[in-house]
Amino acid sequence: MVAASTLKSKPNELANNLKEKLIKLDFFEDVQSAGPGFINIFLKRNDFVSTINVINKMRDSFGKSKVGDGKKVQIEFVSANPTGPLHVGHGRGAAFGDAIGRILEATGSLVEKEYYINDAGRQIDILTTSVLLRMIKEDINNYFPQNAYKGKYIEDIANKLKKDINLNCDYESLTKDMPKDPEKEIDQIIENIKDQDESSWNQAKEFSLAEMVKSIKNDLKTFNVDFDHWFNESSLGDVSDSSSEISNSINKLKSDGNAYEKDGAIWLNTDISGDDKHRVLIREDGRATYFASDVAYHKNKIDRGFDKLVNIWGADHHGYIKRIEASIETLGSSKEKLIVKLVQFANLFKEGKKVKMSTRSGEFFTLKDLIDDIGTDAARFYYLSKQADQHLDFDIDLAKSDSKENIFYYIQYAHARIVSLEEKALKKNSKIKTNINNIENNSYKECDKLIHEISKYPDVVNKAANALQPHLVIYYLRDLAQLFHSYYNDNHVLSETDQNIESILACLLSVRQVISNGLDLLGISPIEKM
RNA sequence: GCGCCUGUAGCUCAGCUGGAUAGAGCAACUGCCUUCUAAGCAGUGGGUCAGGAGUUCGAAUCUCUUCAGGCGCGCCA
Repeated sequence: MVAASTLKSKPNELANNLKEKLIKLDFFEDVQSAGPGFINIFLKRNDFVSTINVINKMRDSFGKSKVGDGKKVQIEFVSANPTGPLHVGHGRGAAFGDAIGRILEATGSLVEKEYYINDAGRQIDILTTSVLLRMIKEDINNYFPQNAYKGKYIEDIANKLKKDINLNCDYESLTKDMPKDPEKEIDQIIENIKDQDESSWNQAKEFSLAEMVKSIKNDLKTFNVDFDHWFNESSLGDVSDSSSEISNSINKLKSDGNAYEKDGAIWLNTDISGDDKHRVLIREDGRATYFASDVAYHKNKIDRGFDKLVNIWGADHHGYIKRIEASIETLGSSKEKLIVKLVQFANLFKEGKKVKMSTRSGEFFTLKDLIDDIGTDAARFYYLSKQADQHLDFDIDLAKSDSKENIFYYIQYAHARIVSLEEKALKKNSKIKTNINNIENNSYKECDKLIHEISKYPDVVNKAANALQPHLVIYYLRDLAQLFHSYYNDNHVLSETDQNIESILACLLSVRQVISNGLDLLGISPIEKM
């Protein structure tokens, strides 16, 4: 059909001509032209069925490939500020990044998963302040600075810290004569504590940060997400240190003429990426912006020699892409190396109602809450069930329900049924093996649809890798499970002859293998018994 | 105002590097458990693929445009 216009011929005439030639080849059973110019090729039954043997021999490696060509790919994801527990929004990024990592690895890339810890800057100061204030003030209902964190986790850290330090300040003196602006208020309190008891401040800061990172690591571990590398923003150093990485990046940009001084600040010229305006790297008051750290961080990543950098960001950061691309280009690399995947927010629904997220008050549904409620595997599954750059309505009740609507269990059920069938077959006759005995047998031909479907699997994995879309695997597994359940209902395997059972089992075990392999790409364990 | 994402069956969503009669689940209706797990299966009804224009042999898919919804546009992070 593609050739039709260049050959100035009608697609279906071309198809007919081609068909006559193809049919003469002896490795095809039959060739038919159809519709507006399609050519349907029928494989010889022997070759078609032999897919099963391939799968049962390859096992875990069926579907894996080397198309990634050993390219070094770094995936940076989650990277949530260590100022509070991971919430359900982070969960989506975590599930997505981890699945992308698994899929790229399966297709032959060398993957490194990294978490960027924002352990420098004002956010951590606010965390420290919140902990210290909480430590010296029991009752936070009457008055507590608006911008301080108030969650239970702050109280927990404060209680632990109490054993080690004795803050040499009192609450009233720290918070008297406060500016009305909540931003300025919290900054003032930070200054006050530093002035009054610097050593406690430093100790509290280190401790609070360590506690938060520990809790984040724990949550991610529970969520079956492993990072290869944790990168501290603080390791990039400070602009006050002229030999730090952050200073080096900025100096290079300046000496190349890509950064300049204006209104007392240092700006990056971002014209190259078509960004709206130039961006500030160093503020008027001499402090670096968050962006400056990010520029140095991306330079660091590039210097580490990755072929591809995949950044997984919340969709609200999309306006940030162009300025990072500009920094990569102006630092002498290619923005083509950077792939930013945006993850839209997930709305949680429970009992038909949207679960409210109130970060300010500290009352929110955390990732840990979700895992405790529905389990790691179901949570990962539903996070991945929709394209990442689209809004996700996450229905908690559905994820727990025992109906067909719950695709997670629908797929797992297929897997469990096959496991159980194999057990029963072996109980019936312990000598049962998996051999393809008679492929022309009618009861065996019922398996054809299944064989056809599992033979598509490697292609699905490649597509998911190219598009960075794990959800393709989910929809494929659902279709495969559906075909299996249908087969299972229509055919009573164990009443067949032993010889037929061996053949059928060979097919069904390869179906089981594909389900298991597919789930593995998503970081989900198959269920053996339900 | 500018940028990004989205609009497909009553509902939740697949399909989008153009290709055969647009698919699945739920909901509605009808059947299937003395036999391997009914968390299952089979069937019926349900569509101007938001509207319009264009490119093409061919458009849900590409381009333009209108409408509707979400998000982002700091010397915040």
